[in-house]
Amino acid sequence: MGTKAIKEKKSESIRRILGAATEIFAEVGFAGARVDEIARRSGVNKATIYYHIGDKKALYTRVIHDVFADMGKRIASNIGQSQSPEEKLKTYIHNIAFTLDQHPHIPQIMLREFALGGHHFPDVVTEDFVRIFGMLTEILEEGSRKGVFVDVNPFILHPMVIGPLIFHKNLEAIRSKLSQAPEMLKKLDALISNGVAEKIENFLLRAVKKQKNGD
Amino acid sequence: MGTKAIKEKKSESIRRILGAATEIFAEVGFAGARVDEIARRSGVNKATIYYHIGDKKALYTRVIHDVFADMGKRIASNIGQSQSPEEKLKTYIHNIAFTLDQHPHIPQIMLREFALGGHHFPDVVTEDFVRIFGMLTEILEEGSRKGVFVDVNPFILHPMVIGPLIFHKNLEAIRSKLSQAPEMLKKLDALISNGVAEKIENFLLRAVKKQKNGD
Amino acid sequence: MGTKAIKEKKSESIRRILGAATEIFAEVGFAGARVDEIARRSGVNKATIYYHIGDKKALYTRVIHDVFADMGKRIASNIGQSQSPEEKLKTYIHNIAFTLDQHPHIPQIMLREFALGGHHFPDVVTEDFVRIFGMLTEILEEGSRKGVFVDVNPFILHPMVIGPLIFHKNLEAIRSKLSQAPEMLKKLDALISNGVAEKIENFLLRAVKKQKNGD
Amino acid sequence: MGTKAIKEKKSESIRRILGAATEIFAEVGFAGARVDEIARRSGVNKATIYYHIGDKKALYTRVIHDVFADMGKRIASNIGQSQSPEEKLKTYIHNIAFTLDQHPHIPQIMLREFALGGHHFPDVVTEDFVRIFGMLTEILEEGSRKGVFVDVNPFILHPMVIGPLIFHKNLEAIRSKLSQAPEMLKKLDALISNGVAEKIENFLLRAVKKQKNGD
DNA sequence: GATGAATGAGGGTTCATTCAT
DNA sequence: TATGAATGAACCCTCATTCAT
Repeated sequence: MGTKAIKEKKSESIRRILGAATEIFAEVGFAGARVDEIARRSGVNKATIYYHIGDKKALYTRVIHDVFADMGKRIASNIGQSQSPEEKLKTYIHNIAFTLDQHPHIPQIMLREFALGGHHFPDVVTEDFVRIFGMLTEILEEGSRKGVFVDVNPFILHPMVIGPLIFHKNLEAIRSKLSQAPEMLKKLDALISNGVAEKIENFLLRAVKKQKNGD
Repeated sequence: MGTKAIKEKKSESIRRILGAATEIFAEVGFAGARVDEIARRSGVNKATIYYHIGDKKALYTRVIHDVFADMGKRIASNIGQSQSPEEKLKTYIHNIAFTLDQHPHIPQIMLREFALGGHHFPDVVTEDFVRIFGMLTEILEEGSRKGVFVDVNPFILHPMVIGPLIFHKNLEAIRSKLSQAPEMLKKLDALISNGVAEKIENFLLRAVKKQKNGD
Repeated sequence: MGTKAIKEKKSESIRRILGAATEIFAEVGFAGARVDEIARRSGVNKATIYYHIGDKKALYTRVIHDVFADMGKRIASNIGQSQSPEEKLKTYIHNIAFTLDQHPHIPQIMLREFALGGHHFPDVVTEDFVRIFGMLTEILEEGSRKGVFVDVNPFILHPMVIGPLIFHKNLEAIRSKLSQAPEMLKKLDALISNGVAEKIENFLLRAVKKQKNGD
Repeated sequence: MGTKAIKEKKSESIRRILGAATEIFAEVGFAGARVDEIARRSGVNKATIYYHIGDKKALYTRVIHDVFADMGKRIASNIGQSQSPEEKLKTYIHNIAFTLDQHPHIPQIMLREFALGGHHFPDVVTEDFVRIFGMLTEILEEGSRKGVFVDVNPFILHPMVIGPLIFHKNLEAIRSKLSQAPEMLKKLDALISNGVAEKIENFLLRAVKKQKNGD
């Protein structure tokens, strides 16, 4: 029991470290993040981070992998329950949207990582990414084979899914700079209030689905 | 003419500084960039950067604003020569693609900036952005009014334009990590070789255009 | 005791930093002081200074306040044991002389601070100064009330106390430049060998004390 | 004529440089002064300072020597017109007070130089100082020989003259920090409004003059 | 498991000075 | 006479990391 209590306590530290790290990496990126600040916001001593997790790079890996691995598993399991390619594509988009919603700081990290061309990405995270991305590839191929989708390159479609999702997460920050453009503000607010995922789904399916009259 | 030669020579340093800075900010981001490295790659003394331009932040602003202002002007002028909303949307996409092509390091910087929610963005750059974005908004509204476009929120469409463009620019870096997924490599290479802009245009127009039978 | 030993050891670094800093600020002033040099002379790493104390300004404040606060307390306590205003004035002068003697680098710092009009002086040090100065004011007023002192403005008397004390501390440096003036050298050496504090006391008391025949 | 005009113009630059330099050295000392700032306040290009005067050290020397040489000449000439030692001492004090009044930034520079033990003092300025100081020495000796002064060491008396004068010049800066000590403020203002030089003279003469009844 | 102290290696910025014009 | 441009050398400060306890 004593052991358990200690373990609980340990996990508590780790949880707090990871929480603070996720926030900060999202806010300022890997290079901009300060281990001191992560320690401060965690409420733990800086050395404790090194004790439990390792150096800054390891901490970063841990933060991202935790989310990506989870997202990959969820998509895989949910897609299995869908039937048509159309359903599966919707599931794909929905699950990514859901994960980004659950982990509100991850979109920024992902975005930044793409911007860096995977500089900091450790192999384990690249594997996560390839796994997820591979599922989209399969969905599109199946749709194409079955004659319900036009041919679409997944490297074009994927950023069209995550682009608006991530963009949407960052709109709040941009909003404050739009005061002189009320017309745009209105559109922005219309988007924020309603579900973005559905909008993206509908929009992309219009482009992906083969239209009746040949096309 | 002598005066002009002098002037040219005078701004040579500035040009080299901005060139090196653009590259490096793209490669490693604002926080990751080292002023020392920018000086080294410019071939000028570090203090010369401060003499001509100012501190790191000012240098960053300058680099981005130079490109954005140019992109904004080009789009505005070219759109004026287009007739139908459909043409205008194509022009919009094409001009962004062209600018990103001319300044191969900017996509990463833009991407990162969205990731930061405009943290480093000075007002002058936000204004550039709002101007460009405003043009898309008008195109979509005009198309909607004329009954040729379905209603689309520009905050969804815009990232669908730049997302794949930027993603595409960064694929080279990801490519090296895809050795275990030959299927995906093939798709990727298919995309790299052909024009992406056209693919994006065609794809998005399928979704935007009102289909004959009502829709 | 173990704890105490640890504590002692802990503050060893701080003590060395403050010692070196006091010396160097005295030698070359705030602007002339180099944090690197303070670290070198302390035998600690430069970063240790920032860890324990803070930036250069904070270090300066700490150095001065430590001495001034101590001087203020000593004067207050010793004056309490004196009876006549004359005794108290002597005590005042003596205690300042003693403190400057104990902290041989402070006179220069004080002098420089007056020269800067308190530019670098943080409020906490100004308060120390006002406290000390206030004691002189009271002494003079009491003497005046009791009819043993003529009216003297403390803002004139105070610099007459510290002026020669500080000047005296700096004579060593001037000495080397007086080789062409042997007459002056003799006077100077006469002063250095004997107690200055007494000389100042006697001299100033001659001026302050009311002379028998009215005056 | 052309030459003259040019010369006038040159002198103008030099005058402005020296003026700005004097102010700035007084405000922040030698180490704290910035050549850039001196150029800015002079309204001349930085390189012009080097062209006309030389490096920072030379500029400092020039600023101080200009004043000290002048002060030395004035005292020497005026003392020659005084008769008694008492008169001469008054003249000495008055002339120093006058010079400090004419050059309101010099007191701070002098003060700082004493604090540095003459670190930056070039020989030419030390000679100025020795000359001035020598005159005081002679006055005191003459007074002693003639039986009108008690024996006083000039190294004690001199700082008692300049101490209050310089202190007085800096009171304005201290004043703002005395708001909680109204009693002291009153004394301070009493001093500022009236002539300090006379107060110092009267006070010091009380101490220096031999009193009738032996003493 | 946890931490206060310490530090080597830079990081951004400033500054006195020089030089071509 | 005057100056814009350029720079080497520091300078203050920060940061990721380690270690004794």
